[in-house]
Amino acid sequence: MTRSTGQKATAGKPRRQSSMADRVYEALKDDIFEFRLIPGDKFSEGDVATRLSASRTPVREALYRLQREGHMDVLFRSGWQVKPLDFQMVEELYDLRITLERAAMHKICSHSTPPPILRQLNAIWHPDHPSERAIGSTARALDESFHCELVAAASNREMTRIHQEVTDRLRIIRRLDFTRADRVDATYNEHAEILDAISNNQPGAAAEKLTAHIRTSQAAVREITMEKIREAARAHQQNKTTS
Amino acid sequence: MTRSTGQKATAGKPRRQSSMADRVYEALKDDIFEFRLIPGDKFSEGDVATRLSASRTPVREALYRLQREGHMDVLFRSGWQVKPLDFQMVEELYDLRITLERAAMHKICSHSTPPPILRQLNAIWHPDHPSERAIGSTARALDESFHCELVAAASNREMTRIHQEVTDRLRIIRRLDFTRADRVDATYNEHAEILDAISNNQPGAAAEKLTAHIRTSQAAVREITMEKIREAARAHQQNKTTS
DNA sequence: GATAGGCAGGTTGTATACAAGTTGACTGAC
DNA sequence: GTCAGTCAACTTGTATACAACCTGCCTATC
Repeated sequence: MTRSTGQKATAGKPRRQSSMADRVYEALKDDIFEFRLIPGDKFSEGDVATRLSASRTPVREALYRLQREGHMDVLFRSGWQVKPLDFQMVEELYDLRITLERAAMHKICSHSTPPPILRQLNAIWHPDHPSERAIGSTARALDESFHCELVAAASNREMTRIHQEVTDRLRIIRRLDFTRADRVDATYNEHAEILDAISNNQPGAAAEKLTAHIRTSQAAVREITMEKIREAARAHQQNKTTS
Repeated sequence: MTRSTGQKATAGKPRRQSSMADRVYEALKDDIFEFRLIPGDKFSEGDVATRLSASRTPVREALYRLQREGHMDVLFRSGWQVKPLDFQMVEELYDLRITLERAAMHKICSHSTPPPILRQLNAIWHPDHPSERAIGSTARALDESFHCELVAAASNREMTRIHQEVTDRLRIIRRLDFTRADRVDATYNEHAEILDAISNNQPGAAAEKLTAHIRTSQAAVREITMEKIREAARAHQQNKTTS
């Protein structure tokens, strides 16, 4: 049976073997998300190729992919640059995210049967005891998963894909939202309320609660970001002068 | 003055000179949109390179770009394939389009001052005499422009970009919507009503009219598509056997 | 001292060579 | 006639060489 090696890349790791281009892509994306490459940094394809022991071809492929996803800028014959943080763009991405997730609420409630994922989400965000609540990076991952799963439950793959893209681009910002305990608590309460509204088939209420939830998170993150960026830039600068 | 060669690519043609990769990209996209390459067609990078007198490198770049945009599939070490028309996907894209354009209606009406583009759109879709109405491919282009301009008027670049991407992917389908005069007439009336609702600051009404308008167009196109595809496949097959 | 011009180094864009893997047809045995 | 195995041609993935062009420094001139 000569079945193809499988297109789907959802669960497990069905990748035939991560190609060089994929590895470079993941490495650069990590560098950006972990602030090892900070917005505004410039480098050439050759630099990356040397650093990651690859040739320029897969590096170029990875960089163009990152460019399409909004993480990099290409300066014509003058190297590449990590896209400077554009706060206007972040606001717009949040708006887009709200639009998509609101639409998902209405779609979910318009289905005849509630999606099975609701049970799992309720188990996570309606814990029997507060002690079961997650914290730190786990909470962040769970939060991201909550919103993505909700959109996915609306059963529109294109909408899910775009929402995933927005999520990826906002991750670098949203990761700052779970550094304070009160924010984690608020997230649990708000997620629970949203799930309740869906269970009661109140798409309007769910959409409103969701919007307020995202706006709150957005505001909380907004103020932390600037400070973090300044801090990273400072450490980065110091690193440069000492090396 | 050593100013950079300019990043913005809005007006005129500021492109330094279309690169080979761009040329290949445009050529392939045209081939797909004009049904010279029909869904399901397979070919290799080398084929394209020879046909367009380029090397494989820019061809690969163009193909990966088309893949990312949903027009092509890459078969692992087995060539490339024009993405088969996925009707489920088309439905989902229409839903996504409606979601984005509805959100744009509300955003536009929430602005304190109406966007200037409204005057131009009114001039086009509220002609003083029916004789000023466009027909055929001009009507199609105007229709596409109408919807894109409305979304752009909401002043969210990310939303505009995604909507543009959806528009690009649906174009191959939507172009079939202006082959009948009654459809053109309906489009004029419906666009006019939508503009009226916006002018009267009734975002809800505008959104409802817009949704109905798109759904009508969607239904009209749906039935034509199948026949067109069959026809193209027939001509294509005949072409193959005679050559 | 300031400015214009040229030159060297570096960068991306493109072409081509090579490696690894898939496909499909052909051949042989049963 | 059918099926399994082998092999050759073809395909993508990667590395590298070359070309066109941009940038910034350095020099010479005013």
